[in-house]
Amino acid sequence: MGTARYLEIAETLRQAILGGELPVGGRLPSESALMTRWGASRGTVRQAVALLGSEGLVGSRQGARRIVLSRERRHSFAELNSFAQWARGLGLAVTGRILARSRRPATPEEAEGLGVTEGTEVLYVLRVRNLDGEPTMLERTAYAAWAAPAVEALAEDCVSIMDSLARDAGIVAQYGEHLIDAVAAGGMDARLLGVRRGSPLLRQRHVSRDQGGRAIEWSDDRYRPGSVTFSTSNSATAAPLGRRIGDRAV
Amino acid sequence: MGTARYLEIAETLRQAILGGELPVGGRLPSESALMTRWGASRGTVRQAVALLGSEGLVGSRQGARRIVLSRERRHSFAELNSFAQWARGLGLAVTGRILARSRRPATPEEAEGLGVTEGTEVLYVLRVRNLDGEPTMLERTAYAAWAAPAVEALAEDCVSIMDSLARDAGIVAQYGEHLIDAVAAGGMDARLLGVRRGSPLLRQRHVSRDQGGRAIEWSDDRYRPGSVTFSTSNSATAAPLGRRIGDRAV
DNA sequence: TGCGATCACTTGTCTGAACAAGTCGGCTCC
DNA sequence: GGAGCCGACTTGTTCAGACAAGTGATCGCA
Repeated sequence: MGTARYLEIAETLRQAILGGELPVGGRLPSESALMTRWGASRGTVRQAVALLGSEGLVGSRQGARRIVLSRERRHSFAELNSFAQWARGLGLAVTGRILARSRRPATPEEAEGLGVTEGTEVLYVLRVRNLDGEPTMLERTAYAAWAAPAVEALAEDCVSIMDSLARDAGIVAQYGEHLIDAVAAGGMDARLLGVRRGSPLLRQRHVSRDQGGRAIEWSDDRYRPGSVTFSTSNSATAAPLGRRIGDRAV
Repeated sequence: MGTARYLEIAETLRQAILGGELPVGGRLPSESALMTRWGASRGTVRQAVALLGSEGLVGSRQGARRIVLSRERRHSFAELNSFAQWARGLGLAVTGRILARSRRPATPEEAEGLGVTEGTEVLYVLRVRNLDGEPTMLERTAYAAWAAPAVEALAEDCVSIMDSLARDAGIVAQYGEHLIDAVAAGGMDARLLGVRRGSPLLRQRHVSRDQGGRAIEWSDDRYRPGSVTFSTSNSATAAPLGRRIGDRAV
């Protein structure tokens, strides 16, 4: 209906791959076969398979048929930026508890992430997130001043802040940048996540931006060891992930 | 030259963004402006800006001009799969030392990563990699049997195995899948990287595949804390990164 | 002055066509 | 039986045109 043609084609192929009808290592139907089957032009078909390529599901080389690379589910953007949406997509129960919520001046790191001058007032929120009842992630978020009132208006037991902001305040995250590394659990981390001090934690620092590119939030999320793994695929023409040295941008 | 038109256009725009001529938050030239300037059709121009979009440099919404999201360098595929190529691109000195190299049956994890049955013979290589002289990464790699002879033919002090394989044996990595998490340094990890036992290490497990989708190698790389950070960008239409729970595929 | 409607501009989607370049299987020839 | 060639098939790149849909600034009206 409202969905674009190429998205329909892509979704059908995606389901065929995920469902195993198109086995990993096997070949995708040729473009002309898909054109016939869908009554679409070649451009539209290519748009569909290009999407699957960017998701890491299929690969291609000139002259040879496309091959299925993986049947791993890649999550949508919203699910990467929102822990709750991701977990819900997997059928896991998410709960959370806000431990602190206050306005205070931005730390140097928060200021840099949000792109504001140091000391600008931000709304700081500290939350523990549970997966199926078990503490899994510790989230320290700084919301930009312009978004703060909308966040403060939300209920304390709000499961997904980003969800609620989109629904109630029309603040929609559209772009994100992420930094991933490992850190040792500090005293507070250890206590709140129920692990020993010094345990390795997977840390994801990220900034979310709205459609205009304005920073909404800067967040430092720490995952309990063994609980969550990040996954990605790449191909010679698409490298979604880079490395950094220390904290220097490269 | 030999390069495609849309790649030329994309490279010019990329340089303008990286060089700061197109500031972050600013607007990209419209498609019609680019068509005029390059004498190209709209399809070609759109192919160029779509590439920048997939790199996280620009974002777009229907009706409004594209905006510059970031001036961060994203590395090419080869640099993500090859530590040496990545470091060289940054002007860092890479050295390495092979600590062990032997044929032995695949462990269950290696077998799964390579897609072979457990116990199949693989070539196991343990290496320490130094960045500017400092031990930074510990690499445990299992090469598939069909690629093993080519690896064994390489010199012991070979800086980049993947580079040499491509040049000498025609084995070129084309696709990759990566899992990223945090682990505590074991006794061997600690000794070889010069950190305390239990220090948090950033772990990247990955499999590299050739153009036909055959697995070349399965590797478990561990980075010293504070040395390297992974970075990625996403937008509403492109999510290059997913999460996993534990080791279950989701 | 404030507010809504209009309109030019911009991006999203789709079509149909053409040529280039690479792959793969089958065929012939030795 | 094996090596090499060839041709059908497939993907990569580019072009020109069309309509839909959303944005943003201007203009006019109250």
